Amino acid sequence: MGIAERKDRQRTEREHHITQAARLIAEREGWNAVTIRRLADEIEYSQPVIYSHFENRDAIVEAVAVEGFREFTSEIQEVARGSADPRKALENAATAYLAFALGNPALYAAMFTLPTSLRFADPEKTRPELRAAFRALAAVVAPFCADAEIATETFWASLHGLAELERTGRIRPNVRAERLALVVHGLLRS
Amino acid sequence: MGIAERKDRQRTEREHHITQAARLIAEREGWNAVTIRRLADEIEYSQPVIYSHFENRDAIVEAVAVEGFREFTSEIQEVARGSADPRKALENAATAYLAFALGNPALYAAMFTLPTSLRFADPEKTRPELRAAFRALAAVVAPFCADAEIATETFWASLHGLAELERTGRIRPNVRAERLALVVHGLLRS
DNA sequence: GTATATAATCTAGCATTGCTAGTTTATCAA
DNA sequence: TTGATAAACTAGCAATGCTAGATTATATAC
Repeated sequence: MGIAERKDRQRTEREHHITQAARLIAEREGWNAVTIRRLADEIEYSQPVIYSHFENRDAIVEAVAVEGFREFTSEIQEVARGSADPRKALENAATAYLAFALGNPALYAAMFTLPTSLRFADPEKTRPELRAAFRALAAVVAPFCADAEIATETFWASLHGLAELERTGRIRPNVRAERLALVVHGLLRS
Repeated sequence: MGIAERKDRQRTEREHHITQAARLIAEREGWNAVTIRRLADEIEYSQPVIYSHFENRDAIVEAVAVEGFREFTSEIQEVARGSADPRKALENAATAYLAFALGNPALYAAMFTLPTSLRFADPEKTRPELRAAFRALAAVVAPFCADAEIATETFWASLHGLAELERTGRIRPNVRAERLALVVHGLLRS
């Protein structure tokens, strides 16, 4: 009897449906437009059904964020693999980071700026998707630095800052490449 | 007849009272606790009075942010003035930046992470307080770089990223100085 | 001093939000 | 077919940003 299995499958699909709707609406109209009522409408169920999948609204943002970390990781890995040498890998990863952040602003917001309970620093409680993302960045940074962890944290922070300040219109969009060059160059000499 | 002057003065005081209450509550309980009703209670007036001072809630956040930029500017200027040489000035400014951001998280959030209409990149519409803050940072960066504007944007972004990632528990707090050293060192060699 | 116009303020309420208690409907095993 | 369990829904609460309309205080004209 595959009844239980079918139910499980349908539940999983519905959960996916919720996060996809959330992500789509967020990317099109901003996270403020992602209300529980709106999501319920979208999946054609009543509001309490949403709460049978997620404890609260933040948990939905968090689910989208985790998906974002997965996609981010494979993009960085792919870019690194396709680069001729470690130096190019670092440059391309930096460029790809900004493209990812500014190309999927709502997804990136879920990952980094919206309040969630996602953490990195604690090795115990950090979700594997987040650790994998960190490792993907560390892989391109490591060849150039003695202490790869500190350098990766710094590299990540610089890219995050560039993405945030550019997204909010605080630095000029047309010299992005020059700023990236500065960050990459600075890291090379350490 | 100083009646109009007295009224003006009282209005200004009340406006200041509102922003101070907002800042205090935000710093103690987070920006979510800063509601219009709460502020009205605090200043002992009814809610619509708040709206006679600020168009909406965001405008209150913005007013706090502008105050933050003023304080930020003078802190950076002071640190720079008190440094023995340009190199030290750069290092101390970087350290002071993080201290400011993490020492006044709600203020910093108003300045950088909460949604406001404050912009930098547009030279026309940028408020003077924001330009002054940028200039204060540019002053410590300029001695080391050909293109000071790009270098300042990059420096600022790196510091902002470090502050944000540390604030949200995504990088380790106990190696802050090492990361700062990397950022400063990287900038020196450009 | 009193009446009147204006400015200042308040009361009351709307619409939207996240979330939930309590009820109804569908599903499955006996 | 029946009874128990699971699934879903209706309805509503409390909090929020914000505002229309009534009310009170204030200043000017007589």
